[in-house]
Amino acid sequence: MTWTLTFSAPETPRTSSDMEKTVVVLAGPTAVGKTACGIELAAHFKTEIISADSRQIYRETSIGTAVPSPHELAQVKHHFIQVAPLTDPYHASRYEQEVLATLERLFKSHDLILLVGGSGLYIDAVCHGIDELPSVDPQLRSTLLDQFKNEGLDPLVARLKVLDPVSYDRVDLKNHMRVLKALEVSIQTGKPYSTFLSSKRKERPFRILRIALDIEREVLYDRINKRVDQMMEAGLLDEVKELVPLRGLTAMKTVGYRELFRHLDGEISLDEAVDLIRRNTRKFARKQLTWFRKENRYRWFSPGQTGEIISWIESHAQ
RNA sequence: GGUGCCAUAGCUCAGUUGGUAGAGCACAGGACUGAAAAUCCUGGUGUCCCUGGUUCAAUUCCUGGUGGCACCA
Repeated sequence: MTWTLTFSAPETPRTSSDMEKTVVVLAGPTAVGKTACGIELAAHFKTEIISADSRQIYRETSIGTAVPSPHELAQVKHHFIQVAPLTDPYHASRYEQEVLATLERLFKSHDLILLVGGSGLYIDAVCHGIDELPSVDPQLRSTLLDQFKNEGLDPLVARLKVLDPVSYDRVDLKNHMRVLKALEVSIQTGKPYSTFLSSKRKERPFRILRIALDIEREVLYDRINKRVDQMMEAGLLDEVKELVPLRGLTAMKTVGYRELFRHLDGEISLDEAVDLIRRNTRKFARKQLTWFRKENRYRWFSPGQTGEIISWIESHAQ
């Protein structure tokens, strides 16, 4: 135990600022139990939690995004929960910058901070950065989007080949979002999109420990199904009704909202919508697991292993 | 009870002029640089209901069952 060292050497007190700072990432698929585990860890390490969830960050949604309960939020200080309005869309780069600023502030009083959530891209943006890109005129994007809808992807791909041959070779040309992104930046700036990308990972002034939670698939799906039922009982349909005026926003493509919008349109029954929410949540969980499995960067635990997780953190964060 | 139709993947169904089969969804895996709970790619997982018959060969044709649906009594 290294903790005793700190206390047994009073003549050379180590202040917080001497210690190496550590960010402990706690990731995992939706409904696996990250929130509860994170709170236990935060209580043990007497620290705070930065949420790494691209949807809990929005203010107007709570039931469908499964934000921590008021009781949970009262136990441990959480950051980046319900801080931005839906009309002010968030993105990974902004998240990176704001979290880094928050970390700098929190490290003045803590040696270890928890980053808890399931948004892989947001986590990686904090851990090794995401390139800064020039902002694009929304008008340009919608023009390109219209062209995509009317003429398909081929003309856009052809244009990309001319404007940015490097991206043409690298980008997934079947994925319209990737093509549109590369194209809109290239058009907007007059410089190829690829010139804005560096493949370098940014160095961070803190240590990063990555932990991911997983459980048996069947158990996970069971938890997902039950949570969807709980959301419906908690009034998800009413929450969605309130958000109808904002349904065009990207953030409203979230699982749980888009299915209920379809139901409100009369397109599908409520039962069908709820069934679709369960199915799409399962799919989402699988996709998250794919992200976290990548490159073996995570140390995996099951959500009940709090004691083992604490020991592992202590032995690696010294 | 009679007549007709149906029975193929976990589900809904297509198909095989007789040579053991394929779509969507589900499920599984992967990608991911300012929409990331988004978007995109890959993979069929099977006593073709059972039993006899015809045939070199039957999931396919025929007989008889069983189950379901519809109509008539």
